[in-house]
Amino acid sequence: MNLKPLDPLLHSQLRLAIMSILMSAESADFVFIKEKTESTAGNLSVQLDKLSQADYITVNKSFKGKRPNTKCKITRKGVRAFEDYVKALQDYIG
Amino acid sequence: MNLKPLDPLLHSQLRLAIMSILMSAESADFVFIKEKTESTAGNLSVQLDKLSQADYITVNKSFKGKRPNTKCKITRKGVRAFEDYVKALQDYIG
DNA sequence: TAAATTTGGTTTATTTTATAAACTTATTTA
DNA sequence: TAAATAAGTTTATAAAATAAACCAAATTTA
Repeated sequence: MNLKPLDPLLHSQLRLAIMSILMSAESADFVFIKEKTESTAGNLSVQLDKLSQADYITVNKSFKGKRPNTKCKITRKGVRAFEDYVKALQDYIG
Repeated sequence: MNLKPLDPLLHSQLRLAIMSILMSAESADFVFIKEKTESTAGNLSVQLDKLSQADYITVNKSFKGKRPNTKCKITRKGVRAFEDYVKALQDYIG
């Protein structure tokens, strides 16, 4: 029952929501995630950066037609981290 | 599957650990919680205050023999909040 | 028995995070 | 062609977490 530390990168509402979406969507773009999470663009931009700097996700910027498009995908490392986080959390929430 | 906001008072590692202990222990004192959570006294003191100010727990200061003793107990409101938090979280980690 | 140490905390200061506001660049639309 | 919108980023601010410093009483040690 020993409580292990919770990965601080995942223990944040918005980042957890992002990861949750990417766990079940295989890929999602900025606008989609923004709408699903009801976050502001600024906050989302910052949190995506943190996740990608930790290699939990990849972020690919391109153009879709004439507009910029930011496509996010979870990495294997991200999947593992998410699963570990969930396991650790179970001990807290029974 | 819509992601609901997570109670910020509970979405904190230490406060969640405290609540987790109090959910299954009916009452626990400062020193016990400090050891179980491996937190510093200062941090614990602050977080217990926040939980008690929200009426999630009650904090009773007395003397046990000659030494001060701080006994914590979860309230009905705290139990409900914890359960709601867990339910909301399921949608994230489902 | 006086000084040092430990116990059980609280208060205040610092660091880290999260969030919001302001800004940028390109694209439509009126 | 001026104003509005889209898709973001950067910077500033607010809030949180954490650590460091402190305090009073009790206990231990020299």
